[in-house]
Amino acid sequence: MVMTRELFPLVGVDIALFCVGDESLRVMLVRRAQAPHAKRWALPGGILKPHLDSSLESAARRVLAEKVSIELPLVEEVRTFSGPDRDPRGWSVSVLFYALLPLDKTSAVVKSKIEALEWADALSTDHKLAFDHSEHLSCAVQKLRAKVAADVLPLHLLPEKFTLRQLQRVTEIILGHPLDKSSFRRRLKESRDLVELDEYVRGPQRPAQLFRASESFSF
Amino acid sequence: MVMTRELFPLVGVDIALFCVGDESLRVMLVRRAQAPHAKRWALPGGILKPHLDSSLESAARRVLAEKVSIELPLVEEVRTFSGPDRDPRGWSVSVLFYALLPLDKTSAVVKSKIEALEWADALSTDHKLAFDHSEHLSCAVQKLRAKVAADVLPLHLLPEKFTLRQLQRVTEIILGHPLDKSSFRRRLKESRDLVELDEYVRGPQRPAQLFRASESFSF
DNA sequence: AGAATAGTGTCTGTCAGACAGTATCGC
DNA sequence: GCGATACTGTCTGACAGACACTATTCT
Repeated sequence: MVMTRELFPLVGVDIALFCVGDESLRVMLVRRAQAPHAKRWALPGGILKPHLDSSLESAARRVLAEKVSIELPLVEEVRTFSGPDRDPRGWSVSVLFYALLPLDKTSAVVKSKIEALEWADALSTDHKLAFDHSEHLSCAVQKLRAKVAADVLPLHLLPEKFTLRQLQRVTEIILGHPLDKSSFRRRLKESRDLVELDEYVRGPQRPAQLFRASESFSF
Repeated sequence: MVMTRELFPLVGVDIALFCVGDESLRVMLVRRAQAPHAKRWALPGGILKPHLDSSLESAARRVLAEKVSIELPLVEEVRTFSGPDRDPRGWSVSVLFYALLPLDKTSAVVKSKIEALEWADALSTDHKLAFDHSEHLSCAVQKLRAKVAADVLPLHLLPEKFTLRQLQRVTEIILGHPLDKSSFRRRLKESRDLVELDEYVRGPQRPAQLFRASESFSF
């Protein structure tokens, strides 16, 4: 069925799925199989299906379920993009979400045979993505950074148990600049978002104490 | 034309238009003339018209133009609300915006004969608005407060020239708590969002210096 | 002992709230 | 002068960065 967009806009969702790997912030890109913009890299996304979705966020989760086999802890709206020209099919609305994939769940990524997939450096600025997805990406990064800087911690990007050093590294990678160890620990100990565990990781040096997010924590 | 919402959701915008008056933060409410929810109070809103609107924000500005005869300096997205049940007409998406009406422009409000209009106290919690607009309103207030607290100033709610005392009152009204005069002035003088003028308002006491927003200011 | 990383203590500058004090108007 | 409001100066406590220091493991 073909329908002009004169009465109803196309409504879809796009997702910036972040993870941290290889000492950098990474975002999932997919190579589009179909027109429009076939063969170009884009953020994963899809059209809203009213008979399947109970909200835009659940549409985003449905789209993500095709890429990642676990339920993601955090899927949050960034903003909308809209207009008659951003999609060649006509007047369209895209609601952008971001989501976080914990470090130890990267094996949950579904390898598709029909679609190429890549974890691109989210902070490098020279992607030329399909549609207006380059702008989508920079908005999502900005929102993520604002959240992290506003003293909320990117715990969803870590495994359930982690050391303060790991948390600090992830925070530094997202913000793009180094943090002082002492002040970082001070803030964290006071924040009550963390619970100390009586467990330690052993390594070739002094063991590090493990922590987990407190029950009340919500990013 | 009647169409089920099985393929295309209804897409609309709603706006929380704020102003400050009578020592409180006020929001514009309209009494709905038509079903659904006829005769109930709601935020002003309307359906997206792809042939008229070049984006969701311009749809919001079009809706506002029916209520206020001036172009508003700030119209900004808050978030979306969506789902099959929030509007009895079927699956729908509402994109919420907020906008600010300067104090000295309240005369620009268009008095409609077919529609009742009210400036309600935005912080009182006992509105029972149509649809999910009560939740819309609290989200919009929260976003406005976050902006104002994050040291950005609600200059758009003031006339072009104003005294620091006026700015402080408006900020206090929005945040809901008093601020220290000295620290407030200190912040402001350093912020470079303000320009001092060589003008003073005379009254029954010491004259107060006038300020205006600097060119580079953007809320 | 030495290397390596975990974790602590302390100094210091910045900044915001509190609040008292000074300035300038009308009457 | 007095009341009222505009505006300033100073004290103080909270906090964050800098950085040196101690602690605990493995080899």
